[in-house]
Amino acid sequence: MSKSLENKEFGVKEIARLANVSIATVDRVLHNRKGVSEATKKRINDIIKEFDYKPNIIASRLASKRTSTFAVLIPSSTETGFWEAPLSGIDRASKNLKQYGITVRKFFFDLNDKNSFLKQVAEIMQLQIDGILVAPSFIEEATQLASICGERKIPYVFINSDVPGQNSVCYIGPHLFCSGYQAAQLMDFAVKSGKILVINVSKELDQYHHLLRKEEGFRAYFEKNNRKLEILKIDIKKTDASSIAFALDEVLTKEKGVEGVFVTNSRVSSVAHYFEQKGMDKVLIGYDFLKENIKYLELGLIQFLICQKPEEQGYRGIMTLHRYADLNERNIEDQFMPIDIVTKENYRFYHN
Amino acid sequence: MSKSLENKEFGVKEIARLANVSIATVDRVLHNRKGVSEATKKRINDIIKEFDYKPNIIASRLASKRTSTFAVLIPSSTETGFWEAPLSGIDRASKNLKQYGITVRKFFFDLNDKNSFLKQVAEIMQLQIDGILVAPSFIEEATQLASICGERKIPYVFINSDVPGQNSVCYIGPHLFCSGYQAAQLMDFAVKSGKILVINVSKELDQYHHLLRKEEGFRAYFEKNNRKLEILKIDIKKTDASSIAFALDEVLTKEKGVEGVFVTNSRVSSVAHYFEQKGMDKVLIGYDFLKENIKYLELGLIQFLICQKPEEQGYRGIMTLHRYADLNERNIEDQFMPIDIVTKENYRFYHN
DNA sequence: CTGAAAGCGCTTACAG
DNA sequence: CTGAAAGCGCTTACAG
Repeated sequence: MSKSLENKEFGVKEIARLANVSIATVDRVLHNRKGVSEATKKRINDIIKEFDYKPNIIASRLASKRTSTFAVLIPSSTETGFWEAPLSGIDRASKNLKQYGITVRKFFFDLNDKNSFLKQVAEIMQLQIDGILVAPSFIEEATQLASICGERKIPYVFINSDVPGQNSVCYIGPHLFCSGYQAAQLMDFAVKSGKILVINVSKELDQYHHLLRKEEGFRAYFEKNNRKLEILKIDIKKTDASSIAFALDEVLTKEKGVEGVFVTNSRVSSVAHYFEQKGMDKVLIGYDFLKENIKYLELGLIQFLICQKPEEQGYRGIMTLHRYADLNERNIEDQFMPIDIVTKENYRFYHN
Repeated sequence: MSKSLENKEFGVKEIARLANVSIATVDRVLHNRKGVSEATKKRINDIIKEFDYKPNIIASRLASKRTSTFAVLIPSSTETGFWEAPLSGIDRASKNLKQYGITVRKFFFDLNDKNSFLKQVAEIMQLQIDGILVAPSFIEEATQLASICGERKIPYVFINSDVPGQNSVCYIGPHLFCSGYQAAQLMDFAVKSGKILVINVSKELDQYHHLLRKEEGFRAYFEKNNRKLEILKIDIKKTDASSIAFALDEVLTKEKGVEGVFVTNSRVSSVAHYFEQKGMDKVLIGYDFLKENIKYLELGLIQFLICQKPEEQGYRGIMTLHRYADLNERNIEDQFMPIDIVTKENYRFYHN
């Protein structure tokens, strides 16, 4: 370690000296506060520009003791455990930002209960909040949240799935269509003949559901590449093992020659479990780096898992609010996560 | 934004008051400086423990104006452009750390000239340096560097390839064996019959070369899984297009039925170029997210690229030196990069 | 072995 | 519209 000697920083004091004003006036100009004559304002701004002055964030933070509070609204951890990863990314970010006086308050809703979402929104609105990170699982309710935020000028970031047409700071999550497209390519490599089965497992499967966008991408690949495979599909609106087994029994008895199965979300382990029970051997592709899924990957019952950095989604979500609310950045772009391909051979090195 | 009111920070001033000493003495204890009686030292430490005092890093940085300087020693950018990514990660880290007074000095050596490595080491040793980030491309020369650092107590981190048995802070880079193993699994999916050809392209191919560890992993997969495919191999010790074409002409004339080709480094684009010229259609797997490689991925001449976050390697390298030298962390573990699988369908979303 | 005082580069009342 | 002064929580000479 050594001391920084020479470049004795060019700061407010120096600007004040050059402009023949006090540092308080310099501070006013720096923060666009009123009460400064146009003349001195210009003089100061010219000096700032000439010397390319950059404020010392450390000193500024120390002096101001400014703090922000962000709210997080995501599903409570379900049996699949998917939401634990974003949550841990959120915690990592808030740990990093704590030293700058930034607080993160977490709120959870029930994925099976749209009302719980609204209830939590009401809770959040009681507080003094500088930004919201939200998983807009229910389109309509999320739209309501967006409009409240619009009125109150509270910035909000969407993670994991998007609600286009809203005025969010940005979206952070997978490009659903493309991730389905990627799944199809892998399927194409691994299956040389036979039929393909697409399975959507979700209690909330309306026509706008984001799982369907993955299915569209999946189908698009085969069309684009002129592959004439037959693609079947089923929607399973219950998530328990026996409902899934029942649905699979039905389709696999009726349809012979299914060689590849694509499950559009993390429920792929339930399907793997079924195949294990029945001693079936098919190419199985699904989503998410979850304990159960990795187990079946390891066993060779799942060939590929597509993962989209859920931890990082949470981390980036908070950091993005910080950039917007504290660092005053604007025009922040949507952040699409990579489409990671996880296999039996590389999962041990995967960074969630 | 709001002000943090209540918890008026518990700091050195408060500790000093409770211990009946001056804050200067508290500071001495905090930094393990000598010149404090055992009695007062204990008194102060007890208070620190009791109140779980955490120093305010911001204030500390502002007051001390402490700085560190790290040196980076990596190959200069070659025609493949591989080293641009680690370099940009290094720049990103040094930009982040600049506000804390940390300086990064960059030194480059020629991958075809071991002496240039040693020359740069000599340059670095002229300076006051608090740590070195080095790509140990030449085992023997890197070992020399390690022993010099040992004498001078300068910490060093290896990136991209490792020199085991040295006393480095840690290694940051791919697990070479496992990445070859992964390549083999993909090859196994994509090639159903025929022979496989492994190609090492490098001017420096001694028996310890790190490319060979990838080849070992590749072969291990087929053995472990009892695949009886025939695996051929060639080493090409010149990197120009015509040398590569000549070597490929030779092997592909002699050996018929080669269906899959595995190139153990980023030179895969040269092989793709050859196939393009000859109108050949094979499964081709290689390494690294480089412009030329992506071009052939896009064209369908390369099926899979394995990538190992070169940008992140550089970023983590600097951050790790910072953690060790400035934040006094110890027992820092090796950091293996994920084994990312990049395809025509997901490369647009890849985060290098 | 210990302490008083100045200072890091900003921000914030307060006074005029 | 503007400035003097105190203060953020530490570190650093310097003096004893």
